Amino acid sequence: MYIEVLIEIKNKHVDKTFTYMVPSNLVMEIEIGKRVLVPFGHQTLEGYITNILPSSSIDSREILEVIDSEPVLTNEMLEIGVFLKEKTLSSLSACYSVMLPRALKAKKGTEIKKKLETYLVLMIPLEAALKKCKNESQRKVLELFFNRDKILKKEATIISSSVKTLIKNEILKEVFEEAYRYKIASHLKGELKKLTSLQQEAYQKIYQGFYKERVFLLHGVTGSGKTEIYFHLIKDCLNMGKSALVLVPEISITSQLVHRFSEIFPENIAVLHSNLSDGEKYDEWRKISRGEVNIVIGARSAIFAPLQNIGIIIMDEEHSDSYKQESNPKYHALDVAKKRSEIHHCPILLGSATPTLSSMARALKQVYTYVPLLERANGKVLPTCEIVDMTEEVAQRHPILSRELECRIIEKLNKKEQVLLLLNRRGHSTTITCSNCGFTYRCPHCDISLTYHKSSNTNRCHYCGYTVFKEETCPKCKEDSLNYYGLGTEKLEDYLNEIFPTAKIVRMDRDSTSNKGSYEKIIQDFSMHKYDIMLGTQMISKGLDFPLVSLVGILNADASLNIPEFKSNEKTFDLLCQASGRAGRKSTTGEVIIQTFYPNNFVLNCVKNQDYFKFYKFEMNIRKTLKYPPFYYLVHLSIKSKDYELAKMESLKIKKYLSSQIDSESIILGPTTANMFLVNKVYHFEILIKYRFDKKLLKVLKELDEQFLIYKNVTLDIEFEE
DNA sequence: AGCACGCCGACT
DNA sequence: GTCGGCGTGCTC
Repeated sequence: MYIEVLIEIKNKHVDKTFTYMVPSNLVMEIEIGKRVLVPFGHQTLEGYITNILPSSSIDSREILEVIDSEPVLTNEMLEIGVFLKEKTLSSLSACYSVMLPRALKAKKGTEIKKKLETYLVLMIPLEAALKKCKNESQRKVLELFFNRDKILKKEATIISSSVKTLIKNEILKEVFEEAYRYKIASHLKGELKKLTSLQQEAYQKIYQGFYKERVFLLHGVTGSGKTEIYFHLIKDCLNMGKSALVLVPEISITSQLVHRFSEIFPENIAVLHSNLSDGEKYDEWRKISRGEVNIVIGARSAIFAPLQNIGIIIMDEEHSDSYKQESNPKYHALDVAKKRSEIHHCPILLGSATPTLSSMARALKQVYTYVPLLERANGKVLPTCEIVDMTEEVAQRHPILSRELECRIIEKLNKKEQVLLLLNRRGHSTTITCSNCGFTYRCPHCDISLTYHKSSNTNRCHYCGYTVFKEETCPKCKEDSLNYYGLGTEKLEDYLNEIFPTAKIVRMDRDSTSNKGSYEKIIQDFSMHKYDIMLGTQMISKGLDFPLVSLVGILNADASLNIPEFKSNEKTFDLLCQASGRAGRKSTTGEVIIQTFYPNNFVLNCVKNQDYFKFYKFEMNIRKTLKYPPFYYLVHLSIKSKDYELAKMESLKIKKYLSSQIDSESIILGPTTANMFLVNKVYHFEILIKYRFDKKLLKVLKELDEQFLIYKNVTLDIEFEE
């Protein structure tokens, strides 16, 4: 017997199967999707069995070992792997690798094992055992067995010497069973709430789509109770004997949502997200794989959960960019969801308050089914929103907090309510310049100026992490005239402490949450009102539910508008709407204040009026004129090299080649220097292709990709966007 | 990915 | 003369 094996090396050079011979003693264990240990060149490596062959003409070596007792890749996953490879142009082995928990990947040093729990069981009937034992503490151990046939050994540790004797006398014996590490902390029991009539209507619409491969777009404003609808649909799924796959953005999955799910569906849930340890993830994965749970809730990669018989796939906060993986394979969870929905004949439910333009366009074209839910469930009105012109404020010497925002904060503090302040920039000062000689601190590896971080007293590069200690004098002219301009979260924190000395203030950004668990701690402390004001980067804008927050301030709304990217308007609209949604979740009416230097900006005014469709129409017009998605598909080619000239030359060559090969209707832009032109001493060039229908394109890109495997000093990265 | 093979420069 | 730099190529 021969098998084809895909070696677990993510490099594209080895992205093909190799044929091995199976020694007769291992033949019985062979199954497609299991991992095997094979000799490969001078090393021993792991690989996946992808095919079984009765004979082979290739001179092959023997496999050494079959690793798994059950396949780790189901037929469905094998199929999805091939699909992903085509879709993302990455290696097949990288595609399979992204689907499995780390514990199942080739071990480097630390092996992640299954946890075993030790139980004690009786070897003779309980009555007989009690008769045999006169010793008081031994009897105590035996009494633990009333109404139970096994107990955890841990339970009997206080009397461990007696346990030892009982084992020695062959009355008890130890058995080892696999245990799962992760436990959801909540013990509360929750009930399904009755749906409001509006929710009921939305629910009915989606309910009718069961068993169909249909995509539903649930457009629900913040506080409209999308989650309740999810619960009801999941319940239906379970009643039909099917399972449900729920995806949420990485950030919102922590505690709050998981608890709500576990209250309603105890026992049935597996959770997959980055806060779990590798061991815990492995355990959750095994629960799913064995069919012990029928609800999976997790972040992006949970879309690969080996769940059987899926009845619905839900993607909450559909617009979130955390559904796109930034490293290879650069997949979008929605693409995988669509593939799985085809396989399982089940619907996909996309939920969002601010759907992506692509999704909304599809919904309006009836490619998706549009399900509106545009009122808040508790009858609460949406927060009021005000735009403040900062030009005026700067003139009045209020460059950080406008007078308006400052007044409102004081007002809320007096009323013992909470305030959220959004500032999308880490650090203390964003530019450090010498007023004597004009020197500016820049990163020696990247094309960017350094940001001053007061807490560590360093100047840091936000691209590559380059760090130097702060200097007192200018390194160029040695004068003591360094000035620190620009506003970051650290400086804002200092400023707030200064003007609101009695308020308790907490900062949340990547720097203040780098320790494990610190993010959760800040959230928890804030929701227990241990702080009055929370300030932070976009981290604080997503999915959090703080009943006491009645004011949200957005300090530099312009920053995200000015990012040179075609999605900057859409991203700004999302960010600001999400942030606004944090205001007035419960009892009080929420207020939002947006500070900007462009008070007439169209996007900001759409946010102010909470008018999604006005924004949608406006932005769709721009996209149409400028030929961007959803009217055109995009391909980004990025050409990177440490050698500037080489990167430039190759970029030009690629452009020439593309122009000659692909459809003349498609548009090729560039090569230009990329947004982040120089990162870590590597130069980046970019070519952008806009296309609608291009039969030749994929083939041409594949060829290019293969050609660039040979090059050593230049790399080509291809990324699709729609 | 790793590891050998192979072809050039700086040494005991 | 040899040691070792890492560019190139192969692994069923």
